[in-house]
Amino acid sequence: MPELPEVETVRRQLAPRLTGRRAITLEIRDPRWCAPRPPAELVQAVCGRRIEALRRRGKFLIFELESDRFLVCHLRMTGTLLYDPLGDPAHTRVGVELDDGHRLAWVDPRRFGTGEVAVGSAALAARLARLGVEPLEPGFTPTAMRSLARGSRTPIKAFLLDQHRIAGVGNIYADEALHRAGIHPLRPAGRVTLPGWSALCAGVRAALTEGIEAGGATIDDFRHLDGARGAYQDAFRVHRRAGEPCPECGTPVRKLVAAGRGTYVCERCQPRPRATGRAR
DNA sequence: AGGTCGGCCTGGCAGC
DNA sequence: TGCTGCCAGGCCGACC
Repeated sequence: MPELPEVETVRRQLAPRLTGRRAITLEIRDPRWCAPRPPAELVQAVCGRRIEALRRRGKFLIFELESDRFLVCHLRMTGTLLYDPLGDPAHTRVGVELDDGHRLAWVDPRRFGTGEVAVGSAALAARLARLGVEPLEPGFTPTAMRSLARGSRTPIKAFLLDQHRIAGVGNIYADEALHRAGIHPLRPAGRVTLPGWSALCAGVRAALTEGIEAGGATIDDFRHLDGARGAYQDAFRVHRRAGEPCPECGTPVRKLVAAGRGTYVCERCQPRPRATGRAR
C-alpha cells in the first residue's frame, strides 16, 4: 500500500519527467476517481496548463500547475502510476497524454484512488489543513508528540496511523517503527514516556528513510513508474513476518489486530502493556 | 469529543 | 475442479 515512502518514490521519479510539461489530454475513464466533481471539470482545469512542480504532503501527491491550480491525488490502497505503459494495462482508470509524446496511466484495481483540483493556494491549504506533522520534517519531535498524546488512551498504533496527527505513516511503517522503538502497538499513546517518544520518532524516521532509499515496498500492487517493484519488503523486521524470528532476539513474530489492522509484533522486544483497568 | 466500526472495492485464496 | 465467501486496508462518515 502506498505510504509516505512509496508516494515519495513516485514523486521523485515523476518530477523530472513532468516538470515543464503540459497534459494534452486527460481521459478519466472512471468518474469515481474524481467524484463528486464531474470529469469535465478536471479536464478543463488540467489540460494545456504547464506543470510547475510535483509535491507530496503526507500520502498525497500534488501536481502544481500554472495559474495557481493544483491536482491533488491519493493512491490509497492499490493505486499505481505508470509512465509509458505497454499497451493499455488492466484497471487503467485515468490516462494522460503529455505534450512531449509520453503517456501516463493511473492503474488502480480497487478504485479507491482519488483525484481533485484545488484552485488557488488557499484552496490547496484548506484541502490539506487537517493533515498532521510531516514525520521527516523538523516539527516531528519527541516533546511535540508527547504533548499531542497526553492523556490519550488510544493505542499507539492507531495514534501513528491517524493522518490528522502524523501525515504519511501507514500500516507497514507503523509496525516497523514500533518494533525499532521496542513499544507494543497496544500501549496507550498517553503512556508512552518521553524516552519512548525519542525512540519512536527515531524509529519512524529510520523506517521511512530506509523505505525511500529502497524505492518503497511492493507487497501486492505498488510499482515504480516503469512497473519495477520496490525492495523494502525484503528488509521488513516484523511486518508480514508472522512466525519468523525477530531479527533482534529470535522470538517468533506474532500477528495481532490493533486499530483494526493486521499488526506484527515481537512480544519480547515489545512487551505487552500491563492492564491498567480493573482485573477481570 | 474522542474512539471504534462499517462501507467503499476487487483480487486472491481457503475451504468445501 | 469450481464455486462461494472472506480477507486485505486508507480514509471517511456514522455511531456511541
